[in-house]
Amino acid sequence: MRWTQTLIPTLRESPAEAEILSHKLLLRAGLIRKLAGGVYTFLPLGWRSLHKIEQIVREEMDHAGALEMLMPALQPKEIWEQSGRAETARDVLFKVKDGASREWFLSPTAEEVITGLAANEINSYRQLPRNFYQISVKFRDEIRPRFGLMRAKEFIMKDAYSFDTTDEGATASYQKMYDAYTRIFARCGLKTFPVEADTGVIGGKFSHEFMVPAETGENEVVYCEGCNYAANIEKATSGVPRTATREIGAAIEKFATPGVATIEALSKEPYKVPANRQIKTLVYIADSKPVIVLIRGDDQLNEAKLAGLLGKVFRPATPDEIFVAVGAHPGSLGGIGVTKFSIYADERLRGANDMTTGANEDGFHLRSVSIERDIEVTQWFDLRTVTAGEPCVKCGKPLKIRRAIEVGHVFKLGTKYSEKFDALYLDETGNRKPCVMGCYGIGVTRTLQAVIEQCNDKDGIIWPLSVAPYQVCITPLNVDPNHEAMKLAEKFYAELTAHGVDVILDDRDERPGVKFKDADLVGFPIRVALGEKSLAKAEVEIKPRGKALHPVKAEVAVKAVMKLLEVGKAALRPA
RNA sequence: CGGAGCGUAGCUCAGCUUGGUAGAGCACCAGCUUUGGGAGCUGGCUGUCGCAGGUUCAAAUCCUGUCGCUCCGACCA
Repeated sequence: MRWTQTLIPTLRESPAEAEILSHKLLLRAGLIRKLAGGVYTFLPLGWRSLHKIEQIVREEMDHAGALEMLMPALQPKEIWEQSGRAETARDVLFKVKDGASREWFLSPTAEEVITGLAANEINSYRQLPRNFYQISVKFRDEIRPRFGLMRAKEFIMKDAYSFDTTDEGATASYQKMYDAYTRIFARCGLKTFPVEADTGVIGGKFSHEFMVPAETGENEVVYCEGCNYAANIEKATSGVPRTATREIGAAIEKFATPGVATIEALSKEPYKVPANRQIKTLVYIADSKPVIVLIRGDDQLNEAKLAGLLGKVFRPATPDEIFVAVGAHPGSLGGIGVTKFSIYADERLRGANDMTTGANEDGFHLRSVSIERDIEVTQWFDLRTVTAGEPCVKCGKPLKIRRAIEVGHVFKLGTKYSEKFDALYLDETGNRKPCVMGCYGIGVTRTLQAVIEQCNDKDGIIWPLSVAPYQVCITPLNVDPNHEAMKLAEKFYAELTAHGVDVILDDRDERPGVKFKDADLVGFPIRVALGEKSLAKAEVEIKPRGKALHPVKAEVAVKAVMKLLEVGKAALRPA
């Protein structure tokens, strides 16, 4: 491609709409433009990189035995009602009406479509296992689109769905996808690491997210450097000890605490009750009923874990609702004497005694509380949020926490959807059984931005060879067709193109500084510069992006570039 | 949806407090000069000052409403 024949609208300054580096670079390098919040046009250069990522995904999915297909973006409301997700996914669904007032949803994923298809087309164990995938535009009515392609209303996702006869088969399918994902991200030049993920309301045992470490990521990941433990903070647990048991002493004692409404206030003079000797009492509304949640005073509730208990639809109770439920306002709440509502307590409180908690009477607390003696706990559960420095559950070393971008998620679904859609098969003995499913997603457009977030320097993007819009940029410093530099540039351009290299010829009549700055900004992996100075020595300059420039004799330049490409490709080959 | 901020040229922004015929730099077009890291000079093009209503002789500027964008929280590939 010739630079003057395409559209690469580079920007000298960052548009105000972009906050994080990768978003700025997407705009400055002329890869994308915004149409509306969370909705982007991919310009020729952005589209080329995106297409290369898609192709890597496609090759590895095919290699893993998955079957590419394409499902509709426009989906009838009824199938979402059948799965129950018309309600549970209500907030993210884009809804449209046709001329006959029939309601449709724009696909955010495709479990309903694929499971319905499997119900019709798969009848026998002989047809299993199968794994179907597509790479397509998805729609989610994100409450807050963010950071360019990171969280968009419209984005490209690869989604795959496996069908197996048995749980073991499903685990094997899951493992294949896990391995494929590892290869995909490695080939994209991305450093990712898998973490255990929250399975949420869907349930099931296995779920991993593939994370790209980045300060701008929206996820927090707990990890251990001593072993391989790594988990999303929504799921992570630690080996933190339970609350120390003390000598069982006095019976419960009520004492006045006028104006004290926080853990912190109670820990100070004149009460001096340490936070780890307090029981924090929270009230949520789930299914229109109050539920009480108890965690230790120095811990934070993890709402994702609570969702595993209460289902997806719950919210904190308002102060008025709390007063009606237990007879006190926040700050004086406790679980003692509560029998009408479920009480969920964090495991860390199990066996704790000599604790202090609210008296359910404004301005009063209770001390010498023994939780198992004095509170009717409905269920014990892991509800607290892990903090850095706690011992690893596996090896005991101190845990660390870092932020990360989620680019892929593999999920063992079980039979949730196959039962709802009657995706049944006949086994060898003639029995009808539900298929055991898995689902697997990769955010393709997000992956593109994650690569940029990870691969850049002060001058711009540093594309991994595999996903660069063009692998080589030829930069003649004089573009007069009769000038030696341009003649040689044309020759290299023709030869490299003939070798199957993606090459762009910067044939703009611009000053050298402009061309160099643009090539660095866009981030082509290899730049070949041809100017008077080096041509006088019959040399050209090869400069791998982000590395040192080295001159080579003009007659071996093409060979040298091909060698660099070989080495670069080998480095991206997965183990 | 709750909290915060911002909407003026393709991009970055000034002007608004104190109302009086819309500006700069970059980009773009023409010409001259220049030619190894975002050149210089001369001339030129570019705007419903987000939109609607109000106050006023007069509104980018003051008031009200509304829409959009960005950031923090809940959601997630």
